[in-house]
Amino acid sequence: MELSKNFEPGPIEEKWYQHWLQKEYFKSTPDHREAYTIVMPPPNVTGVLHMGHCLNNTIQDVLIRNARMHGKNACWVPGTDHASIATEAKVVAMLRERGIAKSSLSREEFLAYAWEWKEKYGGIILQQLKKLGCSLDWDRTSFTMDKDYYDSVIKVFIDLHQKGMIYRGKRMVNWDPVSQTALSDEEVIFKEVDSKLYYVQYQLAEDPSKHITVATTRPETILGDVAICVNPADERFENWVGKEVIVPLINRKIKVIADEYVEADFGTGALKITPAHDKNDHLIGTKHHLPIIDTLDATGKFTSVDLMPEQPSAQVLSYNGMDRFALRKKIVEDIEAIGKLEKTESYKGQVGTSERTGAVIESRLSMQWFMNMQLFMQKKPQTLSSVMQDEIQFHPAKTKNTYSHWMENIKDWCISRQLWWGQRIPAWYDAEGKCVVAANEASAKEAYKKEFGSEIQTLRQDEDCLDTWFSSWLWPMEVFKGISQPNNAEINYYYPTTTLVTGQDIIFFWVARMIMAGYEYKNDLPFKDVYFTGMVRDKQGRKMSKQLGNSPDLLGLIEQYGADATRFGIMIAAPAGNDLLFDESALEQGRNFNNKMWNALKLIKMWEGKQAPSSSTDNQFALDWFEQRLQQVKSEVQELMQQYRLSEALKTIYSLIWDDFCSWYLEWVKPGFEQPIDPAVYQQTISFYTELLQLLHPFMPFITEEIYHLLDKRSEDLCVRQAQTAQATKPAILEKGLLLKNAITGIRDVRNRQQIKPKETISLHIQTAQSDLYQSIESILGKQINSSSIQYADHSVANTFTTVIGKDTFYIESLQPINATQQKEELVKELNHLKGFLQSVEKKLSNEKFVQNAKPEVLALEQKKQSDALAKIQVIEDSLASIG
RNA sequence: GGGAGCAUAGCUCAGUUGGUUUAGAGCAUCUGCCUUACAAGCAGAGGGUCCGCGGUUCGAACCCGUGUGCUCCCA
Repeated sequence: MELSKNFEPGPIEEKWYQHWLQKEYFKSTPDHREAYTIVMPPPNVTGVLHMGHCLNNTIQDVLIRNARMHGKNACWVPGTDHASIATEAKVVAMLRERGIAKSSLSREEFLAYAWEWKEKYGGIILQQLKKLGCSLDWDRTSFTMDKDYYDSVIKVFIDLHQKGMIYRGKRMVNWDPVSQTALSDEEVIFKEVDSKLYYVQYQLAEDPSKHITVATTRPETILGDVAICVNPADERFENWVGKEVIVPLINRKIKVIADEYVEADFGTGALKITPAHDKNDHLIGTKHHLPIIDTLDATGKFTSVDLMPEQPSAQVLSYNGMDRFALRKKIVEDIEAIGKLEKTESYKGQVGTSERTGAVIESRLSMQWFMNMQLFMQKKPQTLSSVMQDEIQFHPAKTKNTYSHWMENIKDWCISRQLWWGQRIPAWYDAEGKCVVAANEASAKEAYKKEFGSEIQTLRQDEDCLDTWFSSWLWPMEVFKGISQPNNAEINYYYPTTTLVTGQDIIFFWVARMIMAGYEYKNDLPFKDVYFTGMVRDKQGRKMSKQLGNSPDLLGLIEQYGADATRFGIMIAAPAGNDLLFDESALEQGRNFNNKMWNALKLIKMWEGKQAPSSSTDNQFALDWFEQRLQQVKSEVQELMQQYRLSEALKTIYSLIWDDFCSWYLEWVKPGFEQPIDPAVYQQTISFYTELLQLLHPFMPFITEEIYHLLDKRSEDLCVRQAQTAQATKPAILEKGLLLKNAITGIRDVRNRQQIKPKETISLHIQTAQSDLYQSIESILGKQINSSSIQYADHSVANTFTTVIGKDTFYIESLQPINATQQKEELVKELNHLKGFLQSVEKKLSNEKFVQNAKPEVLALEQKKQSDALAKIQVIEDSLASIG
């Protein structure tokens, strides 16, 4: 069989993925084994794969494949999220392009378009995950708007409403005037913007010659002013509190009030209070029983509806329908025209924007549905305590702080959204606005009768739908039908799931709420471990974004480097919870690693037809040593996997394959040119390589499966091959391996420094007290340093290069002329280093307090350091003396 | 304004309750090699005031305080 020069990933990936699917390796059904369950954080149904998904899903696949190879019943559930805001925004944009306005459509018509869109683009992302090699149980693919899922969300809403944890109320919400919906605090992004601070004068009602100046960034809300507030301790305004001032343009008389909320240092120390348009103003307004005057409509345009009782002037009425930003300009002009604008300053302020539409958020009073979080937390304190007491383990642990801080300051969750794409709120109203909550119209009518005592003919259902997170918080349960069919066999087997892998940015949106739902509906935690990934950033540490164009095309990368190399590149640089700085050179490293393994395969295949038994035991040490290294690394890797230190586990395997296996082991057992290999060594090498492939498989599934099958005839696939537990190691062999490596490296260093040509052989003389140790590794040593002979000496050898390794001295005989001065310099340098080291050790040992206080093993170690250093100094001094 | 986190080689990061040879790895760099598996490679090397200052301790990259810089979350 002819193997290509380099590894070619493309066709192999397709071949193996289809094979695994056909063998149903990814399929899971409950059985006697322990379940290892991961539910995939469902991506937006119309989303495309980006670097964040790549990181996230590669990690999950590594965990799932590792579990599958360790006797677990591995179940990884795929799915998508209907993502109400994002998807509806996309559909609205699509319709707009076709010249259709959402407002011209009925709810049913709009939803028909939305489903059409979902069928067309939904699930592309799941297909892309196959390219990455993700071993998902595709038969379990779920969608948060599947029939059962939808009904479960409604069921939960009704249930929580009955339990008194969901209520309806007028609240200050973050209003997005573009998508005309309320947003949760978490969906609002604060941005620093350059704005202006306008200094506006309010005349004193009783004496128009006096005025108070207010600094505001939002003059367009001035017509909604109901008070001026100052700090009670502010002496400047002592005489003003309780008096009336006049709001410019509208000439409304309002009171000056005092509240500690106002900071005397900011602006002029006087704050205008507009309860309809600012959260804090609303708080103060409520506290001081002030009226609320709303001057902006749902689209952010001026409306005089609330002003009508005051009979506004023609000027004020002319503002009607003006957009908030145009209005700001106009009002500033008009205030200036009446001489009430004192000055304007530029100001850097924070402004909230919508995560989805980018629009500047308005604080707005509106009727919304809320979940009472304080009440919930009183009922299910486990939501917090399970995390703090590590029943649910967060990785990295520092994320616990973030979690507890949020949970302890939890605010009510606004769960209604002014959207159509999503679960429609099961609330029904009569003409007067009286409300009942029920699953459908018929039961709503029944409920109405029960509650209000009269029959009703027509009820109108709430137009709004539920926050997306109000459906995804049920994800770990409802993918197993845990809500729609409680206590079915699957939910009881797979739940609690084992591990959740997700981004830190949705710890509150999603992780916290799944924990809540878990305790409420299953009385159990939803997962045992949470692995938080960081954000994927570019090389310069910038967030990846469409605007910056720094987000690489993932499928292009897979095409270019292969899925395995892509997985390698992202995993090698991804410590838990830290941001990942994506650098394409890591993928190159992954591709090079593929080639390295491919070439190791080629070497071993060359031996296939060239074998002859040998009586020589020259290779015995290489076999013994690599066996030990393998066992050692195997247990290290399992340890690291258990601690979720995946990138370190990969690094460890990488170095075992590249350095220990390829650079040391294969070179040690490689026969000379045209020489046959011993069949036992050949077989052992295949067995070693097989184990290495098995270790690496979770990280790089395609190439490992391919090489595994090329290496030998196999009756099973690597994908489901069960791992053997690591055996205890023999330290003596590992130590001897270290000695051998050090000797080889040390002598090669001398060859390099002395410019001894690679092809030129040398003669080696070893002066050592442990010559029997060297004899068993002599043939490997000789081969690796290209020596023609190795002898043992009990004294220095003239006309040689001298180097000291460990406690042994090596004399290297070659054709190169000897430079005694240079040799001396090098030895002296080494000697000085050792003497410095010895000094620091002796300083410790001569310290009485150290000797008294240090643990015995620490003391013994220091004493060993001392004697070792002394012995080595002696050896170097002898060598120096012999050079003369 | 409130809270959290981070700072170790040119870059990305390890460093497990303070003691493991006067700090480790990968990448990058430099030197020498087209050695019959691999130049996408091999062999070897150099490179650090562990952010500054102060403290605790026999002993600090690690603990405490403080300053500086960066990041994130919440107002």
